[in-house]
Amino acid sequence: MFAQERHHAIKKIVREHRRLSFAELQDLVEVSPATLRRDLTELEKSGDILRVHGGVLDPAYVRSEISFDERLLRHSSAKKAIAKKVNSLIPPGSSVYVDAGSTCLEAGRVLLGRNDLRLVTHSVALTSIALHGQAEFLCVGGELRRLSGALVGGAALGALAFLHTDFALLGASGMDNKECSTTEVSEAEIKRSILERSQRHILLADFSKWQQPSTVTFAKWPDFHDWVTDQTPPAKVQKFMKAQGVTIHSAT
Amino acid sequence: MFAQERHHAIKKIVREHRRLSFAELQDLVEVSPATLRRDLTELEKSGDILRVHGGVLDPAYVRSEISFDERLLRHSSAKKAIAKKVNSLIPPGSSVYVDAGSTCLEAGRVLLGRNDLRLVTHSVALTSIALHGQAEFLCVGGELRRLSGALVGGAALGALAFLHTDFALLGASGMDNKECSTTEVSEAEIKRSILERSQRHILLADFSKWQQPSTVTFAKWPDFHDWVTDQTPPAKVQKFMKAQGVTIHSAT
DNA sequence: TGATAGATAATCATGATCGCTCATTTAAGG
DNA sequence: CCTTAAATGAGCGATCATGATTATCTATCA
Repeated sequence: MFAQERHHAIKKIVREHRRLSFAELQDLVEVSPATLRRDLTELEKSGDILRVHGGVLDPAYVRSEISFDERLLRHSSAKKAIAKKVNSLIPPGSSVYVDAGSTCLEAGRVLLGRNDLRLVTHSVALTSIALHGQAEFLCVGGELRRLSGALVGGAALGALAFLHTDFALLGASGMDNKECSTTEVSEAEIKRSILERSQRHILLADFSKWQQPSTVTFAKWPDFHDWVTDQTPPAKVQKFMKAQGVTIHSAT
Repeated sequence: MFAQERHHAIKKIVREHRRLSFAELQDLVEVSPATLRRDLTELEKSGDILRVHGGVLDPAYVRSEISFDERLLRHSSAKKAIAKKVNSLIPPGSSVYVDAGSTCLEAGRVLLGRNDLRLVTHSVALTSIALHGQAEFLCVGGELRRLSGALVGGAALGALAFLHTDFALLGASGMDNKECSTTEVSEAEIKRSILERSQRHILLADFSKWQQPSTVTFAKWPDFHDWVTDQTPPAKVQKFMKAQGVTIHSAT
């Protein structure tokens, strides 16, 4: 049996069994443990299977079980730094739209502690946290998109049409030297609508997303006034942003 | 069972039970106490569960419910029974409006497990839980009222104006032989609007609220088609409800 | 406040699993 | 027939997961 055949066979077996111990898998694929391990590391790298200590899981199955990742509530240091920086950019008395997504959530968390702001969001996670915050708070309704924990769709867009804020804090799943992008059409629609209905547009994104464009474009660079990032970008990028009219704020 | 599977299972169990003693959890996850504790410390670190001396809590609940231990735990068995009864009244394919409040939250929690329903609410707590549910889900936006964890105000009423559901599940803080009442004007406005925009009106309230009228009236008895309660009311009350056209469903 | 039972954390031993390295086999091409 | 490169299998030390044991801590009640 050739390597490719084996890979195929393993994928199929894992899909069918949903979970197998290493020994079980070895019984089905007659090959030495060493080779099987090698195969598994490859298949894991390509995302076809999910390895755990002692066995293998079907990733599709695991994902369906955890629709929305509560790791969203985890705060990385980069996100915390960005959040702190953003906070210093928002003057008292402002109204601020906070996008869904983990980076914006962290920023929202900080802003919620102030009592001189008015926040608006369509993020379920932020609304949850807002119960214990100080700021005035408005949640835009919509259909629940479980994958991102956001309220989206026509209802959300309709509600946005009546709103207006001083600041918009937007996240992005990827950026390159052309534009900012996200994973989903409905998310992109909301982002565009937010941009239309706010004065100053601030992008919140750690630098690791640079040159990692995502599926759907929601804005060109000149659409933004500011970009808050975790680390200072290279001189080349800085120059580019200056030309586009974007002010860079590095959080470090 | 692999470690990750266990983590997964534990998360799910905690979400479903909201609170468990260590022993209860150990019965459900068959593993030595030492390993279970290790799992719990990990899950706590990632924010998936909340540990307390002697047991485990669902953090989503603690965050969302106001005065968690007091209100939620006191009548929890009554609320669970009511929720179960309500579930049996809702046929597949229905759209259901779920009011804010702890009794309705419990009912919403049960309904969320079904994949043949469309739910609508203005409750932050329910929306939070909905991230892990099955049903289609729409959240009505509005200003956050922290005391009750509800989204209220003009924005909410405006959004409601475009909606229509088959069922309305409403809670009440108090009832007497005249009417049903709640604590706050903005809540009452929403409730009235929900009544206008749904077909069949079901009141969810344990019997302890009988003869305990609250501040703001939001409905007279004939406005309701059904009343789901935890214990069978006295014959006198039953007769009264029959005269008003309200069907009583006792959960016991 | 202090005692006590139960709960928790820390430590250790054990067995299983993992990834690395190296020798061997296999296949392809000159 | 030989060379070379890729794939494979075996061995080995390192790592990880687990359960038992012990010590520490915490809530509760007197």
